[in-house]
Amino acid sequence: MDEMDSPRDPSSRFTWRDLKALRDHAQNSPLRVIAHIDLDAFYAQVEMVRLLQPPHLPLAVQQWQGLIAINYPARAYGIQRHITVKEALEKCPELKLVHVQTWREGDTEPGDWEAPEVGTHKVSLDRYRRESAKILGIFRERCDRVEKASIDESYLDLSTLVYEALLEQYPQLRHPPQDLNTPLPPAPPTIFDEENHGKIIDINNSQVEEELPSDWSDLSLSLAALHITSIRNQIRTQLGYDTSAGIARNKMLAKLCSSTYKPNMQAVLREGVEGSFLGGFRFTKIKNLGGKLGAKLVEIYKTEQVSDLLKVPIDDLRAKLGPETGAWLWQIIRGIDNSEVNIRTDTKSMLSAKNFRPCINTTVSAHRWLRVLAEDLSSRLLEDPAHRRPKTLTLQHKSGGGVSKSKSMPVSKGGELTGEMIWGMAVGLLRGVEGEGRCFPCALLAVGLSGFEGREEGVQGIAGFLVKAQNNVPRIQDDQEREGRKMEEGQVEGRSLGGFFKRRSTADEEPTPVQDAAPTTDGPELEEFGEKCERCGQFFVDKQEHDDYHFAMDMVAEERQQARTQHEQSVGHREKDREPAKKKVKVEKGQTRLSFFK
DNA sequence: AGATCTAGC
DNA sequence: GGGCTAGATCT
Repeated sequence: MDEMDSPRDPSSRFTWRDLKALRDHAQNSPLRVIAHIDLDAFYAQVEMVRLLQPPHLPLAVQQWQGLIAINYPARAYGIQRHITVKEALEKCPELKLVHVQTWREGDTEPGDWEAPEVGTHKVSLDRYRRESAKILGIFRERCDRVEKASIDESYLDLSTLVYEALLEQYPQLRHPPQDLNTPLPPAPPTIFDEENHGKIIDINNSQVEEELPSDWSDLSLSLAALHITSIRNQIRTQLGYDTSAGIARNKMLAKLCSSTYKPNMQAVLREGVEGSFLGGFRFTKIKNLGGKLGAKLVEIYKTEQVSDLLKVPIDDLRAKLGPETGAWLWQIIRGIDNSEVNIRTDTKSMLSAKNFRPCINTTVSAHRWLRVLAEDLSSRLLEDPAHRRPKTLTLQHKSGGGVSKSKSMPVSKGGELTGEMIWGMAVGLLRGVEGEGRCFPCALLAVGLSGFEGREEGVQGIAGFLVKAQNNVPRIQDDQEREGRKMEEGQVEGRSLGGFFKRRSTADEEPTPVQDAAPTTDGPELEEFGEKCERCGQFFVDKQEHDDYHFAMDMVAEERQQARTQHEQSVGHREKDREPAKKKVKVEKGQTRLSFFK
């Protein structure tokens, strides 16, 4: 067994406090349950369903002469991402090829052109965005904490749902003791079976179909797995799409799990085997380590294996990568990832882009293409379910030599943002580019809209803003990284980095800023007729609601303090920045929460 | 806030 | 590689 993984003591691993943390989907809850769901070869599946292609037939989605999605039957012929259409047909003559939709100048909607020309058409991914939105709709229906990670991937935080299911099935959990540090009662046995739960990743990565020495972590994972099975079945029957999913204690592990048994399968990572599971991976498979940061690590430590990095002391990592990145890495390779599921299913920006091969050379031609991009954006804007309006419009330009420039401007308030208006702004920004240097030959033009707000904005409210400080971790440091950041020296691992692997949380643990924000007066609990708050002396009935009240008050206080500091520093800062505090708190309070003590 | 960069699908 | 999306960082 890997040294990271400690044996279980089934009798007392989790406390009532851990159960409460589960209810609150607290980031450091040892029972937290996160799922990552991924659509298998998404674009290919969309075309298979649309064209009623039998699932066993090889199909690929084509964009110009390249392939952007290949279904699993086609992969069996050795067809991969990077190869050309010609090469693919050599490997599999019966391969069904579907070109993505394209726009032509003057079109009011993208069309299905079998052989569009790169010189006159522009790709449209609308069809996949629309299907993606339907899938997100189902996720939202079945879970209130969904993060859209990309067009074909989402994270679901199932913690609160699992908590509710646990209470439903095990009524003894409804009666917490005075002291929340008391261990939970022994957990009934969990039986995993592949049919209902998917593959179980256990010690040695073996699949288990027998009774396990189980505890509440198994039970919570098992309930989550059942729910994910059901959600995936709904996607299958209502929309026709296969998915893969991973269920684990955090986002990083869930994502690694979801890809281990693709396609059309889900995997559950049992608690306590994270170390041996992760040790077998190349760290370049871990999110944020697939790019330059990962390459830098390979260069420094001459290895790609997670298991090798586990031997490196934290101080060494921090010295070589910077204090924050080093500490983050130390945790992440040990399976510790407290990053939260950001509740977001709407996009925050949209971009319409066109690469020119060969380059375009005239202003007239650039203007005509900008018109196409503008119409694309305005039609996508119309489909926005919340009819949101962007704050900023950006023009991106790349010269034939490969030099990129971007210009942006605020979008004025008002009525509908038409294609013509977008076009007008883009043309104006292009003039700006022309003013600063030659703009032709031009290799790329793109128009982007960003700064969308509404719906989800504020649902997360203050909580999200608080979390930020501790979550922006990985970053590649420049050689000339300044000295000025010594504040966080020695601070990060000061609080228990090992908390995740502790068998239970202890009272003396330094709380993270997040937990800090929600005051937990865990004193004497319960009883039907209210009780006195130690903090303010008021009587309350609903403890959560009262906690929220304090939370809100604390936030307002903090907000005021911040505003004061800001005011001292810079003179002309806007008064209204303080205003949203109240609003956000209101929304936060308005969220439905299950009472723990009822 | 605008510009640029990193990372991912 | 092309067409995206999100987020961080520097100014």
